[in-house]
Amino acid sequence: MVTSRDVARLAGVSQSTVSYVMSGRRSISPETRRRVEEAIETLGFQPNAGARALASQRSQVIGLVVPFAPGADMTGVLPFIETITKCAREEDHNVILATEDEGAEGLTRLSDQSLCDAIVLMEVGSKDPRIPVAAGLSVPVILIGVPDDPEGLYCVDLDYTLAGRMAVDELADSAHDRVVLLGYPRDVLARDVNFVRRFLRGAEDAAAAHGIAYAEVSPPDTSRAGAEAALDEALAELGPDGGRLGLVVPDPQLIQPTLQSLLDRGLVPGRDLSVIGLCTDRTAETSTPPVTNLSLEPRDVSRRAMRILFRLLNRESVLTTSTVELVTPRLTLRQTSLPAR
Amino acid sequence: MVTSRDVARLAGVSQSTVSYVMSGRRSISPETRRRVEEAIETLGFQPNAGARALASQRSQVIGLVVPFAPGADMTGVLPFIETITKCAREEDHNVILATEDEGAEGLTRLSDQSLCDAIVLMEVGSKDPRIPVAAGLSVPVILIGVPDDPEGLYCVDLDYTLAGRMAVDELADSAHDRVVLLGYPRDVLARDVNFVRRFLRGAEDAAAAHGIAYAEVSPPDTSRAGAEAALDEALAELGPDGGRLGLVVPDPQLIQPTLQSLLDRGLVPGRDLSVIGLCTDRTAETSTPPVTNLSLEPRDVSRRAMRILFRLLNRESVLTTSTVELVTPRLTLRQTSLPAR
DNA sequence: CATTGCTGTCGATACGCATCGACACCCCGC
DNA sequence: GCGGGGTGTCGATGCGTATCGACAGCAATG
Repeated sequence: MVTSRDVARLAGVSQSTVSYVMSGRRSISPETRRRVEEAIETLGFQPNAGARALASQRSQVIGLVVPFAPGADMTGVLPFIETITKCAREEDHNVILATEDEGAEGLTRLSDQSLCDAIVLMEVGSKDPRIPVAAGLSVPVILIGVPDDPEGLYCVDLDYTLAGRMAVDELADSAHDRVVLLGYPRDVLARDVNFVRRFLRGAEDAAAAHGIAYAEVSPPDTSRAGAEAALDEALAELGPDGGRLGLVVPDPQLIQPTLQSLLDRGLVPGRDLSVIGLCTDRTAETSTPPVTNLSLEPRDVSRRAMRILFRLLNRESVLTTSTVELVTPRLTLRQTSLPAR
Repeated sequence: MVTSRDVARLAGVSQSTVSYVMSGRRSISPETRRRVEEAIETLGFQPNAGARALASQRSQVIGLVVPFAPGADMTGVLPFIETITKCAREEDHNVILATEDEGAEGLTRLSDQSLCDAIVLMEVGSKDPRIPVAAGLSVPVILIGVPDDPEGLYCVDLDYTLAGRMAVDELADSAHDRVVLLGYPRDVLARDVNFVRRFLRGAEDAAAAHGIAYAEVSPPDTSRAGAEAALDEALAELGPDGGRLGLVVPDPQLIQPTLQSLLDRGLVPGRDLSVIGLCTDRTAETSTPPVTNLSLEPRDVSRRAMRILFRLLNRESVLTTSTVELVTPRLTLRQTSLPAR
């Protein structure tokens, strides 16, 4: 292993000078800097992460707690991981992974072992038991998702209330006269995730405001059978009469099964009714047919979270008035929207 | 921060004794052990990762290099990350993430900074420039994927050759008389990933062995338009005559677009022709319609990789005769297979 | 009873880096 | 020519843990 001592010897300076060259915390003469940098280059010196962390009390690592729950939406998580990792690297930090199933202990472990300088906590539940723990850690924690009581923790999330409203607004504005929300499956509801309630609230409010016929159904699970069942229920509830029907599907995993169930019944999205999904653009583009969607903006959400995080780490002021930062979803019309009348 | 010194003081022993209680590397009297463990519990002591790494030359961290390339298959990657992370935790290790776009430098960084004790490298290309670098690192590297020249590195991967063979075998055995391989898109081909060639080879060989009509087409990209174009080409090539056609689609991202293109043409998979996909079971279950598939077995592959990795770390003998370990894909018949005749 | 071998504990040290205080040196102004 | 304020470098120290050698106490052995 090449140490800063080796570099110092080759450059003919002391070890501390090498350290100061690298950190820039003291002024160094151009000549010395050149020699040291040359030595670093020659030897391929890389500072030992453990020693650096021990001496500086900074690990240069971000802890990322990801939901690997069985029911979790696989596709949706990866863009978060990707963006967070890349943002971290831009600030010369690394990302260490923890899984959700470690629960609150995982958080204290990351913090107390000084494994990381800050933690990003994904998919926070309404009354997530990890929240009080997170609030008491010695490292800052950024939440992706908004719990009922953020306890002063910084949160970033999609504005799900707005998303619900936008979905219904769009349908109402394009002359639909009834809306069915094919909601989240029961196991997701059981997990009591905050965004579910926020989305439903937004949709309900908008429907009320427009005075449009509105119903909610929730499938037993995300399988095709589940979608079928929910659809049966939805259509039965509203009756088979004509008129323009809009279906709102907030669970990304339900979109494809729902589209297929509709096609199986001879109902063509975009011809016989409208379907609006809440999913990443990628999912929307590759569904069959491509579904009109409100984007989940995982990259934007992640980037904002990381921006706050690094401000906290650098002791800069965090410029938000509130501790909760919401990202506006983006509506993209695709093939599943009825043409304007 | 609570240190092992604090624990020692509370338990009335020396710091080194605390260390020995935790590591078990020397015998400790039951009474002392009890007192120390009690003190640890009381104070909630967690050993400082940096200090531990510095002193022991072991970071207890596994480096994971993930492909976040723009064209990469998002859905496919997550099960690997998940399984690898969980396996690591079972052995009391953490996982640090590096992105593919850091290239070979990312590898040396992980290794030379002593950020991790071993590296898992995903989605290795045929002549991956990272391979020679990996072979020279001071930490063991496990490859997921098989390069042309593994240079003595351990590799784990799905047996793609066998997968190609199994796909064609299945079609031949179920009385199909022509097979079209709707191959990987051109950008994937351009990346020259080893598994692509292996799969094609297996399929070709099997087709030759069965004496079955066989053709390969490759779409410009994974969009629906791309699938359409490839399908046009495929059907044109083979002519529209009757008989039982089998379509093999090895790229998970092309499966859904292909199925949709077929349906658009009035060709129903499972009625008018067979489709076999190469994808995770999850993808197969949720496609429309559910596609007969050969599984990619990401969990199995990951687990085997981690087993080898920890054997290397523990200096146990690695019980494989070869440095390459291949996992057998599993065939599951679903709705896209023609009924037996 | 002396000797040997074990068991359990301790003190000291090293790991590689960041940082603090010290200080030699130079340039400026008087 | 002398004092003063920078500037650039160095040596020493500490971060928290693992590990090595030393050794006291004890049981078994002859």
